[in-house]
Amino acid sequence: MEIPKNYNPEKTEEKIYSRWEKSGFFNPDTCIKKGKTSTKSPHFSIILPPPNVTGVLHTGHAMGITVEDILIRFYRMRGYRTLWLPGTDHAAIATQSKVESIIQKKEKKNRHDLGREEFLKRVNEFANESHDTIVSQVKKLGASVDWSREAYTLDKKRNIAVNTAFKILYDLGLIYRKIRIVNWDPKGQTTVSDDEVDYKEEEGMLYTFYYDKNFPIPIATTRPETKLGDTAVAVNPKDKRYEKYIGKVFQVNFLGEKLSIKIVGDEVVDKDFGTGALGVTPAHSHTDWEIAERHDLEVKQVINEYAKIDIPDSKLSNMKTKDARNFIVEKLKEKNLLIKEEPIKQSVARAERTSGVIEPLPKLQWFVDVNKEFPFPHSSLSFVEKNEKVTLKKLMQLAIKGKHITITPSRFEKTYFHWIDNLRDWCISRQIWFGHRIPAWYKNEEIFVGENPPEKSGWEQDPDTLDTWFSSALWTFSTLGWPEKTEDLKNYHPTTVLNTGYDILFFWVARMILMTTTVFGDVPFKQVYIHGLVRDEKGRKMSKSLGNSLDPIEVAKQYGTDALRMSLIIGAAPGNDTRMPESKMKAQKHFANKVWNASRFVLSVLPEEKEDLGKIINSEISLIKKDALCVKKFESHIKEVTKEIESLRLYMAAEKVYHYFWHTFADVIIEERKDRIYSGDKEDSLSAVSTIYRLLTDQLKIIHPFMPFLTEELWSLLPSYEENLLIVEKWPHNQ
RNA sequence: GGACGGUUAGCUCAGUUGGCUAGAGCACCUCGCUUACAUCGAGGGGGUCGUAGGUUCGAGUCCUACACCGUCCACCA
Repeated sequence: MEIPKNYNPEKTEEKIYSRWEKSGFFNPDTCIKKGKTSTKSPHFSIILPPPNVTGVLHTGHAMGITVEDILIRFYRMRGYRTLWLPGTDHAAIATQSKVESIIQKKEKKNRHDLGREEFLKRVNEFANESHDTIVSQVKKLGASVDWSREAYTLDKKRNIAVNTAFKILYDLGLIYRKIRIVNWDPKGQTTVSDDEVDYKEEEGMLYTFYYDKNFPIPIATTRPETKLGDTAVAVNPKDKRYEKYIGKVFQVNFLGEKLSIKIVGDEVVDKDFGTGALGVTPAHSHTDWEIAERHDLEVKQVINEYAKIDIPDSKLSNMKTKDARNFIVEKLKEKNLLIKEEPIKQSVARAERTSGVIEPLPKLQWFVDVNKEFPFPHSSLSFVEKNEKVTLKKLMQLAIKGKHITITPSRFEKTYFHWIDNLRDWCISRQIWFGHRIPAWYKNEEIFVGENPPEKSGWEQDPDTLDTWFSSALWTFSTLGWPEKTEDLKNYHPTTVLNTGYDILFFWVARMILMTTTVFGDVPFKQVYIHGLVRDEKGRKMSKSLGNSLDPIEVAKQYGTDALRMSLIIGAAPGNDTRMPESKMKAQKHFANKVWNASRFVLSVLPEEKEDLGKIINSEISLIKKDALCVKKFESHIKEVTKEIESLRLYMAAEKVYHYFWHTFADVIIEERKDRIYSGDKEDSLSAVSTIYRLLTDQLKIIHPFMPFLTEELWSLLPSYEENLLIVEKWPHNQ
């Protein structure tokens, strides 16, 4: 048999993947049917974090997929009932704004020009294309996901799940509709949640001024234009300078606009910042909104959804905020009301998807109440009893505190708790079209929540859609068929491991815990494995704008998928960022070739004589002492690797597997036996060959999760091969 | 302002509960195309483990402070 001198991933990978697909072993049902596992075996399940249908996969996805595939293949070989369920995420705002900008560029039209129906058609076309690309990329990476169970966050079944979950939360009183201050993105023309806002330090100007000559307290602000909406001035109650004014109301004339300003005392005001007096603009600042709630102040909106001044009968009306600011500053100067102008660093809030500057506005929206106490509706959760009073925040805390879910590495637990402590109600309604339409109907003053309106006519559905994370939060159980009571839910939920980058710990992990415990009555997963971000050679975050992003598919083509996978894993401790220099991928490509050639050598020294060959294949040769010892030492290597994977130290396992194969097996064990193999002493020779054959085959098994293509291909070259795929071989020395 | 992470060979990083004469890959130097592999083999140089203290028989590993780099959260109007 002629085996080429070098390993050729390009010729191998596609062939091997379709062999796996045909075998059906990605699907646990097939594994059960074919006796590779049984209904009594413990389950091991992972839900693939669904990639956004906004384009293509990046290295971060490749990292996640590699981690998950290693675990899945490992546990599958160990005889677990193993399910890895794939899917994609509609990613509401991200996808819609992407398609909007494409259409804008190509056709100079916006979504309103097209209309809701036509626009959604376009977005769906784009999403479909993107989906197909993603699927082929996931396959290229070698992911052994069960395609027969594939899901989409915006498909019919998931829509039912979303509507059901919404109703459950609404009935529990955890979802409410109210006018509250929200993060408004004037560019995307929608609200966004607190977590979708990015803050960036920018140079600003702090202006100190008086509203008018008769007002006793100077105030400081970076946004003079919002001061048109002031209804109070807040001072620290302990501030001797202003004590005497607290409770008084002043009628002021602020550059021609009439304001009624009440002086209130509030602890949040810092005596030492600015003048120690804060002009309260309830409608256009989160902090001020909260002050207003505490003191029952009037809310006066002066900026509209287009970030323009909106005051009836005012000369400022329809002015952009920036222009209004300049205008006001000029006027203050003219009237001698401006005391000071000083440059200051301030953090500017921008929407993460559109980078529009966030304008806080009061709006009628849907929210999830994270602090409201409610009787817990399930009896299935080990750490909360049925009807026990809890809050969503508390549920999220208890799950981690009680170790019902563990996070690896554990230091992220602190970050998680800190986030919960600062969590405010979650605004879930979006004014975009692409997404799950809110299952709420209105008629006059009435609200009805449900998938369909009550029979009587005249009900109008809410035009808004839900935050994309609402549907993602249901992902572990919606993918398994909920709200139907399916076998899959019984068999594979809670999922075993959730793998993700730390950048979406809050967006996703926390909300899954919130949603799954409350709506489904279970934890979504047992363990969270947090991987680091992949950076470029210089340690920079990979991004499109920097042009330094690495296309994992290109890398896979150049070095082979197996080499890419090894490069992603080695040196990447959980939660730590990792770099991907060329040299690393090259080294792993060489390793693949090393495995290839060592295997080639072992195969070349196998005896031609059938009986001897049979004995070697079945490990029936009695080994001489030296060889037996060698095998024994090797077994402890297997144990080590097994333990590392079980403990989620994949980087360690990968390194050990690499090092042992090359520097112990190839450099020492094989080399030491060459003379014996060619010596002519048959017994000695057979013992030597049998040893290296055994070590090779077992090593193909333990390397398989890391380098599945290479090892599966080599496996098929073994004399014992009779269509018995490596993917379902028994893990060696499995306890 | 709060929290977290990093600081170990030229580069990228390991070093799990303190015992290591401090490791790997790449790079570098010398030799070798030996019938698995030159995508290789044999050998070699190179580190006071960020700084300053402390605990200990013993510290890269634990404690305290500081410095620099990075990240997250909050936010001052």
